[in-house]
Amino acid sequence: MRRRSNVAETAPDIATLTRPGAGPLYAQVHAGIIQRIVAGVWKPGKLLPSEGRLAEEFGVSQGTVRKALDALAAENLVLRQQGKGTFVAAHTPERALFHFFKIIGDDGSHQLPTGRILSCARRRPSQEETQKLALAPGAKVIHIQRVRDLAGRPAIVEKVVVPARLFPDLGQPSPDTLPNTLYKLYEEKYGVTVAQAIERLRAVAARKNEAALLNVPVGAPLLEVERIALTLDRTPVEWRVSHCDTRGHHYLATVV
Amino acid sequence: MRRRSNVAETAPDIATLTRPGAGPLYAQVHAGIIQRIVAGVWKPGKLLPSEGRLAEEFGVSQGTVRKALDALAAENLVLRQQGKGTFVAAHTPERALFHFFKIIGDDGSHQLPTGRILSCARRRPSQEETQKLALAPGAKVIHIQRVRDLAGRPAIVEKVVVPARLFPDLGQPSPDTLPNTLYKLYEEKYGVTVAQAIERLRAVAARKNEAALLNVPVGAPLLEVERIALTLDRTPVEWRVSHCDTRGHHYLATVV
DNA sequence: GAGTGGTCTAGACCACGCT
DNA sequence: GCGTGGTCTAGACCACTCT
Repeated sequence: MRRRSNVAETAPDIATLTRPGAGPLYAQVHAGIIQRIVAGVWKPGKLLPSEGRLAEEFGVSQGTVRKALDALAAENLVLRQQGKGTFVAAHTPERALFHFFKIIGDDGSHQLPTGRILSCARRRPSQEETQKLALAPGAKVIHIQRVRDLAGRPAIVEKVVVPARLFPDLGQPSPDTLPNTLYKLYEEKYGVTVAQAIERLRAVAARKNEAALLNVPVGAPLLEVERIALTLDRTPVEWRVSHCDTRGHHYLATVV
Repeated sequence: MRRRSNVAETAPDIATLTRPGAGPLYAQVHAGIIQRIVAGVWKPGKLLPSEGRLAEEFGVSQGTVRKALDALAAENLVLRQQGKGTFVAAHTPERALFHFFKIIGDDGSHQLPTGRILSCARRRPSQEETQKLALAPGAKVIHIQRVRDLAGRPAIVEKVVVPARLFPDLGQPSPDTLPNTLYKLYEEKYGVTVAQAIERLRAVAARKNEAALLNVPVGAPLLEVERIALTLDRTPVEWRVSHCDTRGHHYLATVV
């Protein structure tokens, strides 16, 4: 991986999962670490090799590894702890609450909603689902519907669609076995890590079934949150559309 | 600012706007640069001294200055350009469009809305305004109402409230002189730089005046975006509540 | 005390923008 | 050709965690 004449030639390249010559070394190390996580070499929650060992593996200096790890930490893909080491980020309930669930109480309180599954079925995707999830022709999807409570009241109606190929027996034997935080399940049972999501927000009028489930009048304003969840390598793995009753709650975003 | 025995003692501390001993050196340099921007030593759009000169000024190594500047660049407070230098971030139309305006067309198109001022008045703040803007007792505010068009159609009704102290003659002599991008005006005319904003989103029903202005029925769902804009030193300087017709548009957020 | 990440320095060379 | 930021290295010491 060495290119510059900056340094005496010592060890040959060992770690060649990454294509050499593709941009700065730290970027190659960054990509290489992600590749190894994707490949399952290092699993969520587990300790990475130390900076020094990674530097040896990649054939770069410790400072270059540090720059790559700092970037990964800024993206919430690894967690660095002085004195302990660097861990691959895992989907804990805390992460679900503070990173992936942006609806909080008007008093600022965070709370993870409890959930009730309405249905869970395997079926053919609609055209829209095929496009949103970049599905291959003939691929099937699993479709989950649930209602989630906030402050003890039904507040969110949610539709979750995932490719059946990645989650073969999701919701089996019974939909009631589905946990509240799906991403932890995706990660632990199916080895699929959700690393990022894109959300599109709109205000819509409650339709009949949403109104009934949320106990609001038909036509009441609901916050629609459409989310596409992406893996470490940016593959879409979940399409989720939530309709939220925002009386007493709101979606919090920060702009810089 | 030197503390470690790591290096030979050379120059005494010159730059003492920052309190010494407050955390890592790079954090002190980071804070020191922000302080100088706030103080008007370096103005938006202007070139900062080079890394080497800053290192001399602060009495640290170039690497430490680099770490501070990289952090500032990540926060969009400075702009780094290889071969040219480091510039203080300024509110260009592009920044307004891509950083501070998160509503885009359903086809992904960005466009800055045009605006029409409905009213601009100086008055006493409500209790809510006093709290949101952290106003001193007796302070006055300036209140602006406007309608903004997207795709040639009125789509956003907006209320903007700012402390009158900071913007003494805002909207004078005529409200029609107010530009479309207020933050550029705040920055250039009043020396107030908006660096960050916190937005809270809800779905609400259109009230009579909003419905009339947006040409929708009373009760139609609107996306309410409540924003508090903060300066470089985190002082709230603007409270803005927008009501958006999200047919054809949506609010885009990224979750990591 | 050993091992880890966190901070800081010093110096090299590269890539870019300008004149 | 010069000055700028961008990359990379090497090595020092500090702070923290665990045994």
